[in-house]
Amino acid sequence: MDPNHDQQNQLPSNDHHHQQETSTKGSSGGGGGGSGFLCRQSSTRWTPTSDQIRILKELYYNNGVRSPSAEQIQRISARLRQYGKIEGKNVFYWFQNHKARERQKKRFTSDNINMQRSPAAGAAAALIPNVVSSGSSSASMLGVNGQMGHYGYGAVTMEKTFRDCGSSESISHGFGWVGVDPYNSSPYALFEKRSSNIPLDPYDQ
Amino acid sequence: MDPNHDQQNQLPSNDHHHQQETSTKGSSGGGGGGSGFLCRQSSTRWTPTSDQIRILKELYYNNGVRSPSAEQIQRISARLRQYGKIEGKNVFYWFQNHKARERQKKRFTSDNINMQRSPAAGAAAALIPNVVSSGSSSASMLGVNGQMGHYGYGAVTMEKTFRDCGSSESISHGFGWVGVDPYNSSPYALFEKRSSNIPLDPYDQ
DNA sequence: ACGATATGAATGAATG
DNA sequence: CATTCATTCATATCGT
Repeated sequence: MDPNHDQQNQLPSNDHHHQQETSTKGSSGGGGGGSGFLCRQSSTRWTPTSDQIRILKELYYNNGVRSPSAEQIQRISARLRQYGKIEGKNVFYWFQNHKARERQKKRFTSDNINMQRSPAAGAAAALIPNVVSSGSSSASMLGVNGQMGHYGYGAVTMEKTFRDCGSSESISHGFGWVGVDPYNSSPYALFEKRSSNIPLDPYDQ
Repeated sequence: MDPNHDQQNQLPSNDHHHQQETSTKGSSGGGGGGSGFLCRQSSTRWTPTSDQIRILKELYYNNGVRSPSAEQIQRISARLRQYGKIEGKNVFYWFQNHKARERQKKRFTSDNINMQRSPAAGAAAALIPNVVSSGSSSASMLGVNGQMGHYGYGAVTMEKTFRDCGSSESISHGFGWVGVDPYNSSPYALFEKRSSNIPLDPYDQ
């Protein structure tokens, strides 16, 4: 029967996914200490709960969030943490994957014809000019907002090696970087810090 | 032989991932005159026909196609459609799986120190990189595609998953085996705690 | 009818 | 952002 052993904390619901993690190390990823036993099979892989997925999709489709910024990722993960263990990178990857797969599926399904502005996503694709003020995000963008869809290729896509910069520059809003890319504000910067408790988005379904 | 009756019918391919649950096997929909028990597995899961499989393997082994690009997938699926219902994703998954399983199988077949082919492996798949340099079809990929000996695994030989049981931060991957690029740009790693001047708030979980 | 195996599908994680 | 790898689930198929 339903070997449903979710360590997260959410009812089984109709989740038809694989949720396993017998880990006894429930202590939140700490992993490190805790049990002195063999630490094998910790599932390593984040297994989103139904609620988490639901919210993520909410954000994706209803709010048009596709590539959340570091700050957004933090907030999102913080909020999702209510429903189970989750880290910032999980949120990051989730959006990346979701977007990529959606695109990809479309790609080898009906690519030929040039795609117009066909949302096809089946949801609202709000394209709001976005408020750049990331610092004082506050309650500006809530509601719908989202990352504007900058579809249209042509993106420079350069980012590659820049690891050994060493020039500790404020990641905060490194807009003054080089000026090459507008929205290249650190693709994946530090979304694992989770410093202060930023007021989560008010909207709560 | 060929237990294939005549599947591949054009049923409302309500593919849509996810399955299980209220199996749609109900068939009906004209299943053959009503009472017929003949309800075909009209649903979930594409069941390739012999011809389709043959061609796929052809491409795989003879042409060295392992990870067809979107365009190739389209062409392939279009070609295979002659032999039965098929969608782009089916082709995509087929190659993904085939490659993955072959590698997986290979990992166990020749792991250890024994480098010799053991026929006893059972269903060991042929691993002969026969490069036929298909000269057919325009295509642009042929020619190259060789298997290029990238078989360098095995060495480590982990029995199952030896995921590190350390903290889920930092390291992460970084296997010690040589060969790969010394530099790796992990999305979060490195950045994760890039405490340049930020408050730095290490692991909390 | 099961149990085992083969394989399609899905997705988290990672790399380039 | 595109591609790829690894894992895991679900189911089809076959064997006993």
